[in-house]
Amino acid sequence: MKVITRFAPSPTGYLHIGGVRTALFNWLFAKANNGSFKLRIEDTDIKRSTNDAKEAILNGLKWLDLNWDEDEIYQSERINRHKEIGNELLKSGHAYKCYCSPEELAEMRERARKEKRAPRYNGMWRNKDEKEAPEGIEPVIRIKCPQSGLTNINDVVQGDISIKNNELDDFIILRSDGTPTYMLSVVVDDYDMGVTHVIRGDDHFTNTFRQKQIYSALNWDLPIYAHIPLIHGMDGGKLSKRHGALGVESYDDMGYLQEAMLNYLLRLGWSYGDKEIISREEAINLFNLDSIGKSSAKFDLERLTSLNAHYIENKNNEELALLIKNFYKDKKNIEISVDDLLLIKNGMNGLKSRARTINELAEMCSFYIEKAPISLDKKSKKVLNNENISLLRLYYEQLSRLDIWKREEIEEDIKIYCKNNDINLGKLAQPLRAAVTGKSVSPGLYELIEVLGKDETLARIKNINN
RNA sequence: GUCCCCUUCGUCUAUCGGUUAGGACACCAGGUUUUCAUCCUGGAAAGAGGAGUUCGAUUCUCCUAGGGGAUACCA
Repeated sequence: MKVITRFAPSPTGYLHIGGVRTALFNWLFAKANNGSFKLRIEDTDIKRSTNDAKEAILNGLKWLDLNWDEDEIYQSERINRHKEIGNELLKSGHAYKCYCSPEELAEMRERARKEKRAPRYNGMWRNKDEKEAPEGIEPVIRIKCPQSGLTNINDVVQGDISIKNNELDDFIILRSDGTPTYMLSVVVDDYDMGVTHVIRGDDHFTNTFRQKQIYSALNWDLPIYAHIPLIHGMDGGKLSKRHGALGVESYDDMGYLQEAMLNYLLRLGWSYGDKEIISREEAINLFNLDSIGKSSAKFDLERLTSLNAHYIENKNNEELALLIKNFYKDKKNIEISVDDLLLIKNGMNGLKSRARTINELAEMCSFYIEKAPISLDKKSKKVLNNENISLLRLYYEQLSRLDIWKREEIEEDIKIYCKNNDINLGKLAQPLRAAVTGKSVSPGLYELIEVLGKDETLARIKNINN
């Protein structure tokens, strides 16, 4: 049997990391089993669904390369099919018309609460004759649920769980305006799409007992369920704006790599022994439903950031340079020249071990883009006092005579100068760094001077002298 | 209220009855280094509480507490 999984978000808000992880698990499980991964947009709540949210979902998945097979399915386009099945259930006697008003229903719930029972619909129209129907009320269609016994779900993650059927009520499958409810739509869509494994957040777990009633009434086979625990904010509560509740695209915006995001999300709730760094390809080989934990996790930005630093350091210089180019173009409206990009690429080894995000990396290499005279930050200005400027002026003479512009020679040259003049290396290196980069922290000095080239380096030092 | 689920270092997690309870992030202390970072070494840090079952419980059972989810003519 071919494995078919799906991700079924509703476009009512941004795509947060909890949703992304659900998508990732579905995608991985499909890939791991040579199956297919489908996307279904559950846009039947017309009031709350927006096109922006839909775009955000699509873009988020694309950013992470969580590609879905075939075109995405829009649930709203399948309403007639849902209605058809709903009416079929009515005809076969598995469902019935209910003429209760919202007020009656509210009253019913209130009473149940007072009597410490589950607030459920009492099934009053289950056996009533339709002739008793009140005038002018369009009925809803409710499904008949078993009133005694147990309903059992064998969930791959949650285990074998049963609830008493008297906890269930005859829930609505078609509204009074004839439109289907979520409960009906998911079941019909999952069935029609041939979904074999439903992997979703465990906020859907209790719904599953209801959905099973529809499967039974239709005599359809149940898919395999895996309800994965939810992700919470660092405070243990709901994901808040501060951590994680942001749309996934904002992590792209903050300079996080998709590799890091995927690796981070994968390890939230799933593990493979002590393995922490897991690539997409490895994940496809290793992923399984059995190793998903049952307890919820908290979103930890520090951890994501550390993973990000790791993936930046291991990414090749060409690709990083391109990301930097895009960063300047998109965020600063600066077009980096081919020559400057080459400097950045050549200086990348010194840059990338220092950055935790692409944004940091981009900021860090700004001195490669500048031309003398360059701007100086506060700390470098402080370093460049009169005494240090005279020191640089003196050293300038020696450096300008250096012919072989390689880091080893540059290092040698600087060290010899310090030795001959009986000063500490740092005494010369710090002012030099300030003059050449305009910063007090930078990649290795010899490396960056080499990359910058003789002319530009000397020009920057000379400029400080002026 | 009712039903369901969860609970190992601050965080993510390993452990399939017997371990000095392991790893990673973060943190602290050293080392390498021209700065910063990387890197290396070391350190502190956990089984929610209480009963059982067992020769032996983090692991199995129950209770309590705490947390989460579900209880819509939302999805």
